[in-house]
Amino acid sequence: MARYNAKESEKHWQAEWETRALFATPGHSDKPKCYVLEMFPYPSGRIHMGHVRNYTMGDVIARFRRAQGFNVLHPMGWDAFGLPAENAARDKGVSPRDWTYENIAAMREQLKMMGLSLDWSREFATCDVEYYHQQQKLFLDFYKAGFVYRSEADVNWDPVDMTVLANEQVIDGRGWRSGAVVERRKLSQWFFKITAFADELLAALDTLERWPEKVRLMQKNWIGKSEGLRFQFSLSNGEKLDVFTTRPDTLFGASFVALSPDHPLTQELAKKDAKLEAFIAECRKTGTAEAEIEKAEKLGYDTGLTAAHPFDPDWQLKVMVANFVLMGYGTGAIFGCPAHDQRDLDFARKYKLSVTPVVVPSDADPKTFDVGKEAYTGPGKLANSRFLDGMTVEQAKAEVAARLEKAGIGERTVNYRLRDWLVSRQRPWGCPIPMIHCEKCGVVPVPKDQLPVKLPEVINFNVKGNPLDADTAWKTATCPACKGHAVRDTDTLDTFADSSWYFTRFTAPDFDEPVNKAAADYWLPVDQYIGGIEHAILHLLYARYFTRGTAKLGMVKVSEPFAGLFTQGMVCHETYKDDAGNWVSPEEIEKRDGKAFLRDTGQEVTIGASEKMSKSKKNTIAPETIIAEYGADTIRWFMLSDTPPERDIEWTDAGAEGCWRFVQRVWRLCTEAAGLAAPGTPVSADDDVSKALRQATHKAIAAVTEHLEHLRFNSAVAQLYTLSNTIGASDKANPAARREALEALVLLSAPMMPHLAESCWQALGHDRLAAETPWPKFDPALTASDSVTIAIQVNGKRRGEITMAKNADNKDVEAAALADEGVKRALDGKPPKKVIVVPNRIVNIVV
RNA sequence: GGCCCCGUGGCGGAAUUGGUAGACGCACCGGACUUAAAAUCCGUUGUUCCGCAAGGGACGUGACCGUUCGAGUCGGUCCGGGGCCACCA
Repeated sequence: MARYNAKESEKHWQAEWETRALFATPGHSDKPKCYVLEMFPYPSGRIHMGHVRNYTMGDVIARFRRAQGFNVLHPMGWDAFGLPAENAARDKGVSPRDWTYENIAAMREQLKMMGLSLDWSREFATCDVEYYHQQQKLFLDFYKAGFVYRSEADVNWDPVDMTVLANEQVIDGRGWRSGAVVERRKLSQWFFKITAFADELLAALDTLERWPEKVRLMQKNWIGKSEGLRFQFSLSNGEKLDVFTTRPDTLFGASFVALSPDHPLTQELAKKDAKLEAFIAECRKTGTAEAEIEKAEKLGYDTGLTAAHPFDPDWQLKVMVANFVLMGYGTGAIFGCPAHDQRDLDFARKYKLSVTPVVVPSDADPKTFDVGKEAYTGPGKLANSRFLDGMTVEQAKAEVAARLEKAGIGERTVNYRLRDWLVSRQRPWGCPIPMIHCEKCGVVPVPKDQLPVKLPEVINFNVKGNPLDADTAWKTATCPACKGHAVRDTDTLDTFADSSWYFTRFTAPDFDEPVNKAAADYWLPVDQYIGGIEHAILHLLYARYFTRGTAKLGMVKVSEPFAGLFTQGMVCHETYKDDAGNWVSPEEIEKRDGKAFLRDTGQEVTIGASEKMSKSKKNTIAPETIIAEYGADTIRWFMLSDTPPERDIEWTDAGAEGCWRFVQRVWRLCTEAAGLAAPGTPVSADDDVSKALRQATHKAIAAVTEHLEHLRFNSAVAQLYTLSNTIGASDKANPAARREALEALVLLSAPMMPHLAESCWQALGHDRLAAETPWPKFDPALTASDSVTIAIQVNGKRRGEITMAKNADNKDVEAAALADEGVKRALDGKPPKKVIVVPNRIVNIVV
């Protein structure tokens, strides 16, 4: 029999599946539903190994569930708005639309070569007019419901490109494209009021049982709930000042009050105080980069004002402006308690402010306790605190809160680190925000019957700033309210908005409203979502928020979009560098004896660490090259083998060859097996070889099923290797047992190597496709053997083993154990003190 | 600085949840087939010691300590690697 021809076979079966529309999901079905989704790709133009890994895993689950009898939804689409298209447009003079759709066409072909069981009839791109049309409706619904608001905010402004930049696009304080120093600028921007859902989003994390603990924790930290007290100081100029603290118990340790440089009061004072204005400017120079903050010195400026201690009007605290107080958290003002906060301590030492410990550890003497250079943040008893003395931290917190609440100048509050989501982008390749600005009427939503607000056919990039803003014809609009002259909002929505509801849209992609409730309620939540850990916070949090928003509006039933989440690891490869220190790609090298040499010159190159595949390190492997060489099944099998799916996997040529060998091996087993029983022949096993083979078969079915249920692809793969080894060694088994084993091998590997499975299934004489064949069932009676091997330990060390009938009497087991030669030798005639028998497992003899 | 995760052969990694550590794959080595190679098949492979051999002993899951008849698994301390957040009051 000829070798397996992956190239021909794969093309053939892909066409066959398509002709039969096997993976188009019916709207209604009596079967239980299962929605399997992988994070949709950005259409960069070609798929990379990360996509291959991601979509292979999703496909295995989809095919596995389908075989198990689920009604499976497994769609694919394109996260198609965003900067790369604009950059390509600028650099190559093409339209971002053409560039994007050409990329989509190219990537669609590549994905199809992988043999994924996708329902392509539901495909859409977020840059499709129809998609962003629906998204604009959704935006207006959110606006109407009060989920969207417009506000002035500090943003990263690139003065050369004349645009706002995302935080990630600011590198060392400079715009990543222009290299210009980024300014902070106050601009009117649109926000989604995600903070209104902060508590829900936090609380519901506990219900997401099939999410990685790590992701839930990251979201929890990001939301950053802290409970504390907000209270008022009366200032010497007669004004009131709100501060937030999580440590009201340390109020008698206060030695100053500090304002953020951006605090309204600071701004007001600066108008009459040039030195303060200069100080504020100085503070702004410090970037937000981690390294800078690390080194940044605490800076302060004495405003000359004082604040009265809330429990003692005669106790006046200096009001300082301090660079370490952030306007974006709490109230932008704090009281400083140096003894119990490191930042306050650094500040107090520098400006010679008092340091009074008020919480003293239980093993220290309150009279002599000194914090030195490190603030004490641990537990203890209150001291130097008048009526709080002797209390625990918790008691004191409650007491202070109660007293200030009673006095009407304080209130227990909850503060979140989470900020509202700024969604305005001064970018032309995005979903236009459907709003109109009228001089008379202010901000007016575009009426729904005037939607969509379409992007212009031609976007001119030869302008400074946002091309939409420069496009007068596009920008000009009629005010829907007064019919007067008005202009459109020229900002587009953050592309994270596009990806925040696409999974809902997949449930009814052609519906003429954003959401078809019946379809959404049937399919949602997504049963298994798969993607990279890099989306642990942003995308997954936004999607959760959007779903809650749509649920509040009655558009969907569920409030959590993803019941199961899996975050897969990255794909890595060795790195190579030549003598000059330049990265060298794997294609340029040749390996001999564990060393690497340039293919052209024979010069040796240094082998570096295995790192995430990236263009910059030149350590990428193109999936299409591998598919062309070995076929899709081999690359799929590799992605699932050996390494657990959540960990980083290293691509190696040797590993790929190993996978290719296995493909051939399975093919050979199926095609070279002479004298198999006819399909459907009842299986019986009288001889030992056949019995053992049947047992191996049914054990494999049970194990592979179990492993796939839990996404342990690597363990499922190992089981299939074991089964194929057993089959290879069982040619003396009877024809029906061998058929049973081979059919199990084929069907169990079908989700992972679907094309090979079809070819083998056909070779085994079946007319129906493997993809249409139900998942094999195992007979529990056959997975168990009637005898067990029991290890014998003496004092915890293994000294022998015995084979016993299953569930043999403990006394018999003990007797057999004591009779074992190795055990006798180890006992050396000494009588056992105690014998522990764990049925069917182990015996431990203690002497 | 805070929070979290992970350390098992030459490598990727298994190990019913406290019960035979190293399944399975890669690599290596030996053998078969072949004129030869490729392909394929069979076998060996944690370290170390004793033995001509059959076989047997000791050590072994980052380190140390503890709990237990029994620890890769549970607890403590430390070492090493990684992640997320971070002047968040």
